[in-house]
Formats: sequence, structure tokens, C-alpha cells
Amino acid sequence: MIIVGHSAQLWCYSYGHIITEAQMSGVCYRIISIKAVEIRKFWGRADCPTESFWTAVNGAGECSSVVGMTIGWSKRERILYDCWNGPWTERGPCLEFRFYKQRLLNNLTASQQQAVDHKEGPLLVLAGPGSGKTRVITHRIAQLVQSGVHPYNILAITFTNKAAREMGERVEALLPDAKIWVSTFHRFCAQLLRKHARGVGLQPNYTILDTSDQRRLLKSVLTELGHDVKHFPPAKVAARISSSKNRLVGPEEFALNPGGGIGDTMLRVVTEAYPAYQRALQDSNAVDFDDLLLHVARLLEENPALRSQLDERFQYVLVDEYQDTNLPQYRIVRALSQDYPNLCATGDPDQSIYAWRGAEIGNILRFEQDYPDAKVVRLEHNFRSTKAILRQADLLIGHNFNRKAKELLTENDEGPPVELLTFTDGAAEAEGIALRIQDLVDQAGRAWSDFAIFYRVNALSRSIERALARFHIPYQVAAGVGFYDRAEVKDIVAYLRLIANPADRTAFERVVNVPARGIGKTSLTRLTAWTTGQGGGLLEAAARAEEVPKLTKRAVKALHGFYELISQLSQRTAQGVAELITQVVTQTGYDHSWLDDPTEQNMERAANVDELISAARQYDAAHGDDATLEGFLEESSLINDVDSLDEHAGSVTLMTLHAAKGLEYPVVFIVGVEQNLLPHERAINSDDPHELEEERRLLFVGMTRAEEQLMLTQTAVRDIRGQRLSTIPSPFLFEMDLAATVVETDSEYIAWDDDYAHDDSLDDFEPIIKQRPEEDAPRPQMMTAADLLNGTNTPTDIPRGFSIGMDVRHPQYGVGTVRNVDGFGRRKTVTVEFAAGECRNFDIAKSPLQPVGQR
DNA sequence: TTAACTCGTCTTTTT
DNA sequence: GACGAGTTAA
Repeated sequence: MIIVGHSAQLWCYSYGHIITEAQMSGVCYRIISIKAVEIRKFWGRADCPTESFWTAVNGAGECSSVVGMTIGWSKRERILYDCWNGPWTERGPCLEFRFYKQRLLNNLTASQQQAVDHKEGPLLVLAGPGSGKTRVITHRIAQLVQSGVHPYNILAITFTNKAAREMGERVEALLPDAKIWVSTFHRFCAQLLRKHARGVGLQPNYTILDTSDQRRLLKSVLTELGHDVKHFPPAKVAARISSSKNRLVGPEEFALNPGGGIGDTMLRVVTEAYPAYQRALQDSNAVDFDDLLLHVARLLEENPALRSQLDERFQYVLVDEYQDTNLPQYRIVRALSQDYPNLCATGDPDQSIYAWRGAEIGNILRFEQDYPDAKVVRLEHNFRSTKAILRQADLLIGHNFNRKAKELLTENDEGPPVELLTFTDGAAEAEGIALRIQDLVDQAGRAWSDFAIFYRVNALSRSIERALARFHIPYQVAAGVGFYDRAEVKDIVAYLRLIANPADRTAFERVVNVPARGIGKTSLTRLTAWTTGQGGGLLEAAARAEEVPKLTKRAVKALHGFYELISQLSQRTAQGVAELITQVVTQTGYDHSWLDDPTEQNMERAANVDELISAARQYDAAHGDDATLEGFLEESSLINDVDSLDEHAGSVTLMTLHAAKGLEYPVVFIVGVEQNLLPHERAINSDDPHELEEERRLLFVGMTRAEEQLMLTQTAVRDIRGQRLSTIPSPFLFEMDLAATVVETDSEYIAWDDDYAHDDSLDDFEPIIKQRPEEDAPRPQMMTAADLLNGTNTPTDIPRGFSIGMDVRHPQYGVGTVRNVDGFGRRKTVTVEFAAGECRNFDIAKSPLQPVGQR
């Protein structure tokens, strides 16, 4: 059911209402493709499509029998259509229609055109926010191909998967048949490294460790070296190692010149741990994120033949967000642009917000020195934001000393002034925002998906989430526990990793006793100790367990069994990844413990495993014969939480300021614009003034995401780490000219102290706002962040499971009554009062507590 | 072996 | 306040 390249004109739906002809102002949409996609989550019902819509779609001749409803409309010029005709709360197949605004090349501004037309030689595009940078890149690629460059010789690199996907789609829209390699730095390197793994002492089936695996490995390395993990937290050591890698400093160089004072024990430990960690990676045939770049940079440096071969292959390299490149990335790009220096770098020094991660803003500032004959094009015309928004953003960023002056121009309307809202505390702030959003939806016809809320630190999302939940406003969060961080998902993935790469030590340690097979800590320690002496992987050692001294008979048997299991599973890789996962689950009996006990938690787990299987199925389908286990693992280890944001969800989006880069929303809130938060105290305490400038840029990035309306908020007191502190306004606020409002706490809306929370009105979680007359209209149902992260696709009323006053049964303690519910997500706990009047707390996630019916 | 409890630590941003 | 690690109780 795939139609590609079909063209038809049709009217589009936004979430819940039709975009009028006038709003579309003559922009023509073209169906690029219709494909079946599986929808993980969506909010609620929207209007049914009109005749004209279906006439248009049916005109394609392929899907005349489709019934369904519009479930989302996205700014990315895509519309999703649910063609599931079962109950709408269930998962069903969906159609995805992709539309692209057909804009012709002659629609470009003069400077955009300049950049597009540039063919040979280095090119630097300094692109302010919202200046159509992606369009320039995609059109330039199209232009290159039209002028005879072979698509094979073009490489486009971005930083995020999202950006890569978007660029890929847009290039595809312009050049439906050309296969252009559009990739992120990490993915590009991962693939290159697959081919040339041996050049850096790896096997082609190497694994990519994510942050938590990396920590785990480092922790065992530290322990083996006899260092106290309390004193030297793996996270800190990892940070030091990472920053060294970002500066291309290997373990040997680090040891030679560690820097720091004589008494710096931390440095001593790192000096010791770094090489050991690197060896452990090598032994596991694994790399961490930084290694992907590092290895490739090394490879290119030490291997002139390979370098020139790749340089020739990638004659036209385009790098987006060049201001965020770190040293290895810079070296890689340079290495690929020597014989064919047709490097096109786009970026904006004012949007450099990753210096803390090793990004070198100097790379973009130095571009003209690196490539003396570079052509420089400035895109200063902003198509995104109102004049009011840009004026404030400009005022703010003007306070940075370290910067090339640049103007932000727009022909857009003046728009409403940028507001500064001051609240009494975080709870009032959250509710105030929820109220605003509700008002704008009710009164101004905004859609939920028009809103975004940004914050400096993830911790701030919680209060906002609560407020949104109370107001029954659908939202999604780009952060926190990602899908691939869930324990059950990690377990299954670890099995896969072990199958793909038997040397993978972290994976082995994770699953050798999951589900329990009687291979305890002691057996594992003995096995590891023996293996260290022997060389080789742990799995191999498991096969020869009988040779390991002191192992009990039972352990030997269990290890042999485990080895057998993995070998058997290894035979099954041919039928696709989804099938393999199914095999893993059944053969290991992984889900046995939950299947007969359908608690909420267990059903979530099962759903997550299903989710993983369907992800694998999608991968299999997308890659056809090229689908490999390694490929799937690579894909899953390189995606992040922001990538899973669903533009079609029809919900308010919450994310950190960092994650916001590259996105745009009609209405933006930036919360907590306060001293010590934004700028962050870490930047304030730092003696490097550049850090403060980076904070300013961060706010700048956030502000320039807004298209029409922008609101900054601050509070008088804020709870930080459980402590209530008075705040100091952010110095940045004085650098702008904002319309300030102090929002008086309206007692009617305040219900957030704990006393109130124990009131039984919360049990049913009724919205505590007064019903508005127009609120009779059906609202999308609630979905908690936890649901979203679970990938649960059924919106639910909260709280699910346990509520205050409910009678419950515990196998040990008998029947009792729930007195309190606490915590969030998987950390949710309930307090139950039993007959004797004694209260106990239970972890919902772990306890065998069962409801026995409502009062 | 599991689940409840207690304690101590860490709190920026993430490919 | 959130979370991990370690301890205790059964």
C-alpha cells in the first residue's frame, strides 16, 4: 500500500479542525508518499474527514476503502490518517501521508539563492534562526545533482537523527529517485567503522554502548583496579574520559600530560582507569559514543590511502550546525575535504550551546582561515518569528561580547509583545501556564500541538506535568527514561547484543542470570576472574565452565545451558530481527513470570516487549534484505528521546532548551528564567566568562523557536532539591524589554500543597478548575508521561491502579485501605493502612498488591 | 531470594 | 526530591 510520487491537491486537516483555504494561502501540497505506519500513541478523536478529502485521496486509486479519522497534523508537512476502524483507543494501522509545500527554487531570497548556486569550493553559510537553512541545504543538494554531480558523491551530515530524517525527507521530495547519504555524525561513523573496524582493532560486529552500559563497564573497571566507586563515581570519571576523547587525547597522551595539581587523586585514578577502560572496551569488542568519532578520526589520520579514497567518494560534504562540531568531528570533516574541498558548512555561532560537550565554536569562526578561498553567505532574514520576538532575542544576544554582529530581519507581523510572567512559586507557575494554554485553545482556536514549554533542567518538568495533567491537557515530554532505557527492553537488547557480539561483556553480565538460572554473583566473579587470565569473552568461558576453578556443579551446568541457549539463538538470525526477538523471549522464558500475573506493571512490561518487536518489525520492513541484527542494534543505540517526539500527537510538548534547537512552535513558554537556573549556577560559578555567554545563547535559542507568541516565566520562590529558596531574577531579563506581569495567585486555582492533595477530591482526579461553558466539548483523554514513555497507546484516566480509599489485598499483610499515593511513574508508592491500624508503604512497581474493589 | 526499608548522594545540558 | 546501593527481615 505504498504510493510514491503521486500528486494531488487536497485540503488538510489540522488536529480537530480544518485549515481553511485562506490559511493555506495558495500553498499547494503534494502527496509524496502514503505508507502504512504504526502509531504508538495518539490523543483523541478528531473530526471525521470530509468528502473532499477522500475524493482527493481516493483519486490516488489505492485506498478507496479506508475509513478512519485524522489523528494529527504536523508542522513537518505531514499528516497522519488512522485507518483503523476498530475502537479508536486501540492500536491500529495508520496511513501516513507526507506533504511538502511545493516551493519553487525561484522562491528563494537572493542570499539563499547565492548559497544554493555555489557549486565548487568551500562554502560557509552563516544562518540565523529561522532563516531557511535547511531549505538552502536541500536545494543546494538538488542543484548539485541537477548540475551533474552524482548523488553517490554527496554526503550530508547533521547532529540529530531528527534533523537527518527531516533533511532526508526534504531531499527526497526534491529528488525522488536520488539516494543521498544523509546521516548524523555518529551514525555515519558507525557505518564507516563497520567496514573498517579491523583498522582500529575491532571486529565488524562491534557493539555501541550507551551511557548506562558505559557507566557499568567503567564501574567494574574501577572496582577491579581497587578504587572505591564512592570516592570516584563512574559518572565523573566517565566525564573526564569523555572530555579527553573529545579533545582527541587518548589514554597514553592523558597519562603523559594529565594536567591538574600534584595532589589531584581524581586525575590519578582517571589516568589509571582510562587505559583500563579502553582495554575493557576493546576486549568486549565495543565502543562508546565518543569512540565512534575518535576511531574514525584516527582511521582517517593514520590511513592516507583510505582517507583519499573516502575524500574522493564524498566530494561534496555538507555539515549542518557546524558550530557544534568538536575536535574529532572537525578532523573527520577536514579529512574528507582536502582533495575535494567542496565543504559546505552551515551554522550559527549564536546557537552554539554544546561547548560543555566539547563543541568548538572556534571551528566555525576559523572556517575562513581553514579555507581561505571560502565563500561566505549570510542568511539574516528570518521567516519564522514575529518582529516582537526577534527584537527581544536580538537585544539579548547583543550582550554577548564574543560574537560576530548579525542582524535578524523579518517581514512578519509585529505580533504580541514578549511577556514576562512572574508567579509566586513553581506550582503557581505551572498552573498559570496550563491556564494560559487552555485559554488560548478555548478562545483563540489554538491546537495543543501549537505549544511548547522549555526549561533549563529536566527537574522543572515535573511540576508542569502535574499541572497539565490536572487540566487534562495532553502533553509529551522529550526526556527522562527513554524507551530503550526500560529494564525489560534493555534485557532483550542485551540478549541481541550478545548474539551479535559474543565478546560483549556488559551484555553478558546483564542477562546471564535474567531470568534467574542460578548463576549468582559468586559464580560470575569466579568466571570473570578466570576469563581475565584466559583472555577471550565471557560467553566463551561459559562454554568451558568446567575448567573454571571452584565453580559448583550446578553453576557449571547453568553456564553450559546459557551458552547453549545463546548459540541456538544465534542460528536464528536469518529470519529477521522481529522473529529473533520473539525467539529470545520464548526460549529464555523471559516473560513467564509475568504472564500468569496480569498486574499493571507486568502488562506494561509485556507491552514494552511488544513495542520492541514492532520496532524490529519496522526495521525489518524498512531494510528488506539489508536488515541485519547489527544494523538494528546500531539504530536502537543511536536514537534518543527527542527523536521519539511525536509531532502528530496533538499535544503540548515539553523539553529542555538544549533539545529545542532546530524546532519551532507557534507559542513558546520558557520557564524558570532565574538566576542560578538560567543562567545555571554552574555557569555563574565558573571562572570562564564564556560559560555565561553560552547560557545567554541557550536562552536565545529557546526564544527564537517561537513563531508567534513567547512568554518567559519566573517565580518568587522555587523548590530546588526539595528546598524552598527565594529566587533572584535572571540578569538576562534586564537585557531585554519585556512586558512584565505579576500573576497574582488565584486561590481558586491553587490546590497544590500537600494538605489539599490529601483531600479526597484528588482521588478521582477531577479537574479542579471550574467547568467552563465551552468545556462540554469532548477533550482528549489524559495520558501521563509514564504512559507516553511506556509507549502505552491507551489513554487512561489517572490515577490508574490505586487511589486513596481503595481497598487492597497484600499476600502477607491481608486487606487494607489505601491512605496515600505518592511518587511518579515507576517510583510510585502507596501507603496502606491495615486492620491493626498499622501503615505500610509499598512500591507499586514491586509489590504484589492487588485491588479488591472500590469502597 | 525477594521485597521493604534506610541511608547517602547528587543534582545541566546529550550524540 | 529522586534515585541507587546496601541492609534487613522473612
